[in-house]
Amino acid sequence: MKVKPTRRVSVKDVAAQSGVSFQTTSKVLNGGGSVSEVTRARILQVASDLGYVPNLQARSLVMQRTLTIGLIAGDFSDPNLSRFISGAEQEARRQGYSVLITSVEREGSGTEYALPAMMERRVDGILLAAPQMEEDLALAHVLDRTLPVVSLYHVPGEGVATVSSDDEQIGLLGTRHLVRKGHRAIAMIIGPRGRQATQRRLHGYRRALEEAGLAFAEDLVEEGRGEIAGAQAATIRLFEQSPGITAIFAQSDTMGIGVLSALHRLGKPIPDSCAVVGCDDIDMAAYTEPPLTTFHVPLYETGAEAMRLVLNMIATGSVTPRHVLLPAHLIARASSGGA
Amino acid sequence: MKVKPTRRVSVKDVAAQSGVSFQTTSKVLNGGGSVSEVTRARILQVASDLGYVPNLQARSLVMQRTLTIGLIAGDFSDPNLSRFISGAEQEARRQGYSVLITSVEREGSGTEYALPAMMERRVDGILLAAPQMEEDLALAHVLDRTLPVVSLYHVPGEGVATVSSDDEQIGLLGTRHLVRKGHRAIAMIIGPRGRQATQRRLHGYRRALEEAGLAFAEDLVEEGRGEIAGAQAATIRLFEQSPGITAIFAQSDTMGIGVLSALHRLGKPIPDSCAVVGCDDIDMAAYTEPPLTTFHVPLYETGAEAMRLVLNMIATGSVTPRHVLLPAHLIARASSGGA
DNA sequence: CCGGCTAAGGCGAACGTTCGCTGTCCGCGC
DNA sequence: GCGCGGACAGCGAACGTTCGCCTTAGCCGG
Repeated sequence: MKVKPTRRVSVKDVAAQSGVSFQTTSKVLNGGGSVSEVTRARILQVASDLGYVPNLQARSLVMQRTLTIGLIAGDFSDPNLSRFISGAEQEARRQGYSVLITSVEREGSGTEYALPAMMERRVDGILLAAPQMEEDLALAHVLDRTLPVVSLYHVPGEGVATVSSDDEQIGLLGTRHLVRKGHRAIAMIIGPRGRQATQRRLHGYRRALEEAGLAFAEDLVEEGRGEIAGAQAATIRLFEQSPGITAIFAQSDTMGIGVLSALHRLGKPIPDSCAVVGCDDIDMAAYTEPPLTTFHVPLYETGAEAMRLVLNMIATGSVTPRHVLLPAHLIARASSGGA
Repeated sequence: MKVKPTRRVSVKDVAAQSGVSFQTTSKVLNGGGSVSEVTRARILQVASDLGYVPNLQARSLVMQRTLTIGLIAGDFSDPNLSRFISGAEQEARRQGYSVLITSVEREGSGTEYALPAMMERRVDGILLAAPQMEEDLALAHVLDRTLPVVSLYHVPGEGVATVSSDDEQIGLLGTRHLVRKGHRAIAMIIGPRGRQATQRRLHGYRRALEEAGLAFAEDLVEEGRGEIAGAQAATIRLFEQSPGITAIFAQSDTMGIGVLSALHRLGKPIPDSCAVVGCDDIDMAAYTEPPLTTFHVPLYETGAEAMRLVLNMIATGSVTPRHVLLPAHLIARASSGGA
């Protein structure tokens, strides 16, 4: 319950106190121009005494850049996303940028709300981490704006740069790992079918099967909806359809945990009766019962790289979209019989 | 690789096209003033044709508010934090505000970097979600600034509003639950000792012990450092010191999972040989082996409430710090013998 | 026919910066 | 002793808004 703000101190206040024009003060505060050592010192002193804090809003107005990157996410409560954010924010900070976040709730609300919000605030670039916008065609107009955009996910029209992990390789290597362990009936639990990542991993899985001379069967693919419960149900369905399954490759650790839980319920020993492979390398994967074989997906690095990319586009003014693929590597644990 | 931005369209451009002064255009775009229906329509038409997007930077300058809330977090990769962020962001968006994020890496870097960054950008208020700032005294100067601040954690000096869950109650109810199950040697695995939340939960634990006529013993309290591995090690230590333990209350689900994993390793059946209670209600808790008894902590609601509080402080100009406690409730599962 | 009211819109100033140009003074070389 | 260049500082304009006040015209009543 205290008195109202005694209005913020501006460069003019500092100038008045130091007996110079406010423009000279500005020069000093930015290091530019030629100002005598003594007045420079005096001004700096006064600025610090008065607790001067520059107003980035005003500066942005004249400089025509906000030193801010917008981050549009699907759902902030996704723990995988949070590793991405962490990397992106840190890289931004390192380069003197701030991050403005917004999430898109419903399908399509991105172009209705998130995008305008970012444009009004004149962000210098955008990071897109909203899978539900993969098919959002209206999004294509962002690309017209000549605003640097980097996405984690596929975006319609070849105008947006992307950074992601090598999903096909994940599908390939994970399946190969299971083949090498002697499995011949390998199922896959997938995320939402519409997603590119899902399809690419599925493609890697099929390639590995072919390599090994194994037939691909639709029966061996079930949707786990990216959730524990979904994967649990999917596992049950799998065994109903094909009791002979001896290995399950889940497209995420979250779903992998659902698989483990279903197998416990079915009384199938892991990995002897059924091996399990997950993906993402969440912290918990090393501590499940048994520890879950998974892929380390460099989510933190993906965030940092995406931010680096967008900042680089801003710095160079280039709008040529690049597509970066970050490698993932297998971490073999007990759930698939170890290394 | 396309041509450079054809400079953004401003209210003046719209005005020129419509043959009115830019101030009139401004009136129309804000709904204010008295403008004839026909010119209003014409202006709106031109604005939409030209793809006019208002510049919030400029508006902020004159309005003296940015419609932005700063969120200072400890570590974005913390999954619990992400639920908080999700709630906060959504509430902000609902009220027309945006969220600007930054994290504090090292102890103390908050006042060095995060705070100035927020002040330069003239956020209207701040949400503090950085436990490592609990003892940051320099932080107290924020409170002088008459900037509305709401924190998730304790902040030195009684100037900052807080929103948190009722930690003492959690400690109390969780321990009571175990007492009621017949346990008399109940250990607790705690987070960092310096934290208020840790101490409050510990206090609740002690109260419940007293109630039950059980002695409190330092031996029964071990630090788990908030990590799975840390809790695992802490569990081992506990049994070395006091082999008679029959129940462990971990201050977080993450640590609870470490406890489960250690008990498996020690060959102790859960809950028959040792019961386990966690806290937070992370998704995975329902799917551990056995399912983990835990407290549902309303993290999403906490974020929303904190945001509501700070926005309310902004709206009313009040700086009286309130302290909101959100209730948590027990979810009894197999790890403690169920309900 | 005139005074005054209202509706419609213009105008200037302000918000807090940056930037480039103009002035002033001083010292120095020829 | 004169002019020239460099160091220092001031000044005006611009960035894109909002806001309050002023001007103009048209209308109505007396």
